[in-house]
Amino acid sequence: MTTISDVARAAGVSPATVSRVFNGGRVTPERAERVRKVAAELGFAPNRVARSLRTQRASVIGLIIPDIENPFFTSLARGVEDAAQQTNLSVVLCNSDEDVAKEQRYLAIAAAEQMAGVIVAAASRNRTDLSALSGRGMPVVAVDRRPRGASVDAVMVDNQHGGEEATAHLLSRGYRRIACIAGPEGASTSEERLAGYRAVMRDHLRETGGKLPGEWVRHGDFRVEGGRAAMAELLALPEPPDAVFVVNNLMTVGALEALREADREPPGVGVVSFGDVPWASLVRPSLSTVQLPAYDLGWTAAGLLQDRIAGVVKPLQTVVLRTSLQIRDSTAGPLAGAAG
Amino acid sequence: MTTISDVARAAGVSPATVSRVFNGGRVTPERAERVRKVAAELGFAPNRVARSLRTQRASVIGLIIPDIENPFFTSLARGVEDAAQQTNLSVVLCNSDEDVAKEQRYLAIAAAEQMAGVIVAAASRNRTDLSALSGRGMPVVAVDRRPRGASVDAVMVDNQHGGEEATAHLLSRGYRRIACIAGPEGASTSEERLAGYRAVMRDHLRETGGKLPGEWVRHGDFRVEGGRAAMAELLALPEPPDAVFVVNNLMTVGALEALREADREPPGVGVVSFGDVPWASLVRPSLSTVQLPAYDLGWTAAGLLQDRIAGVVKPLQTVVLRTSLQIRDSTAGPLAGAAG
DNA sequence: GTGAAAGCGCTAACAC
DNA sequence: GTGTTAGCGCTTTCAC
Repeated sequence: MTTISDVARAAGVSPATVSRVFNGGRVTPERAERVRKVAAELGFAPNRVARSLRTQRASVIGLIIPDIENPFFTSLARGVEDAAQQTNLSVVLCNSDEDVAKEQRYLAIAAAEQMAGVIVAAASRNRTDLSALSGRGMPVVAVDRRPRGASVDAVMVDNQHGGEEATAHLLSRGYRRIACIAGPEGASTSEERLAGYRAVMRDHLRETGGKLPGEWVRHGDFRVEGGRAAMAELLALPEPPDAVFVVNNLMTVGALEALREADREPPGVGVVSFGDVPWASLVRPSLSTVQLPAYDLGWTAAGLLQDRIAGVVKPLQTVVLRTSLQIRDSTAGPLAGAAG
Repeated sequence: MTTISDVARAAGVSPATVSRVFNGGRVTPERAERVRKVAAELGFAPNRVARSLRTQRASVIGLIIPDIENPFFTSLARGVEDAAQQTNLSVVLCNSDEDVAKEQRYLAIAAAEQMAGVIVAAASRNRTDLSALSGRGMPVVAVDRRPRGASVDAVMVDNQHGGEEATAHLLSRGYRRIACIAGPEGASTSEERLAGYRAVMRDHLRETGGKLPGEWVRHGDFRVEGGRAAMAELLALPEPPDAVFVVNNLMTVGALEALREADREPPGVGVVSFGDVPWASLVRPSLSTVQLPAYDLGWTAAGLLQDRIAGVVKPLQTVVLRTSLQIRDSTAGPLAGAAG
């Protein structure tokens, strides 16, 4: 490995000068030129580890997401990456697997590696602990999910609004027995979406004098299997629902599979997914969804983080991005599809 | 930040002892205990940057993939991650975006960060240059795609075999005008799959005295759009094909969309995809695919890399994993689906 | 504008 | 077993 002093010796200057050449210090043009030439010949690349140790900061940011196989998070990751690229930060992607312990390990690594900052989509609203990082003064931005009580910047989506919109849409299309497949208890995104559903359903049921049956709300694990199981349970009820609002994309896939197996396909049973299913274009009937701005979420979070890294002083802020309802065939109405 | 000497002072021992406690050196149990207790109280975490600088090696491996939004690569990444976890290596995921320049930047970062090793699914067979890394003695494993001339370990799939199997299957089901949507020229995976297709088609056509028409082979960009465009071109031919073998999953999605738009759905036009489409279960008709062992590919590559990192001396090796043909409805035969 | 020198936090010889 | 010491490659005062 060629070091800075190898280059210095070969160019007949001091290490300090070489360092200045590579970091924008004042050096006479011809010397700078000579140094650059020699460095190129020797194949010199500054050792970032040494630099980080010396400067006490790195040019790497960590991105911790709960599920790398979920297209929502990969799209978010792209947003982060593209934004980071602009300021020559590189992104280290860590997959916490919805596991708080694993997440904690990655947070510890981020601290130990002296990363410039961290963007985290928390595995749990209650149990994710960001204090170790923010306590050390490391910039942290929460994205998609904000752990309770964490004093960090955040970029969120308007989950409750999305949940309300989805539910109201199902009602407007004539569905009445509308169930909800929610995520794990404690996941803030799921809770908020569920709250939106509950709010609209209660309003509706109050008018008709009814009450929201507890069994209409099921909790899954955000994965395909959880969605399938929840849907199967719903279909097994004495009076199964005629529509379902599923709070994430993967569980929607599972729910659709369960519906297909039971031969009760949309729009006979209405389905709205919170978050787009990948390659939704291939799904038949096409799926009504609450669109999430995944890429923008990542992009915005990275911007916020970069400001903090650059030392911009401003109060903690939470940016909320809007969802939008995409109406397709899976909510055409209870009578549009089925014979009965 | 608490350093090793802070802990040493507080525990009344030398920094070396603290280091030994955290790295498995010989220390009397009671002292070790005291050090650990003090360290916990002070919230001490060893600074990995300093350690890396000192030991000249990191506990981080780089994984460079061409498309983070492709489920094949995320699944591969999971394999790498799970394997790495076993030896306490953390994985840094970098997305080269099928862009050789971007990839080169990440390779440079891997070198500058002194990563323990790198696993790379190369963006290009010809232009990806691994010599900078392997030249510095950094362990490198190529996965899925091996750059020409690189002296590195590799884990590959038997692409040619898969291409042959897919094509032979289409023939056996009665399809005759079988086209192929290949990837970018220069992508080794695509070339090998295409070679498999060509070999089987030539054998078949020789028997019937025919020749493989050049326009039956189209090149796409491995993305959805490329697949759609290629399929549209094929359908516009005077005598369009009655089946198509698509060399990657995303282009298959595009091809299916084009077929649907033209109202010529499988199995009337037979479709085999190389690589599973995510949530294939939702696609109707269900899709025949050449199954890729994505996760195993990652897992195996990580194993190979760890051996090299650990300094195991052995000749360069290439591990080839087998594909398997999954027959579903999209290749039921030219007469099974359509009226004509 | 340039060089000498100190030191970031850690580990690995080496002496005891 | 334990402490002392040197130094990984770099940046950054501080003199000049």
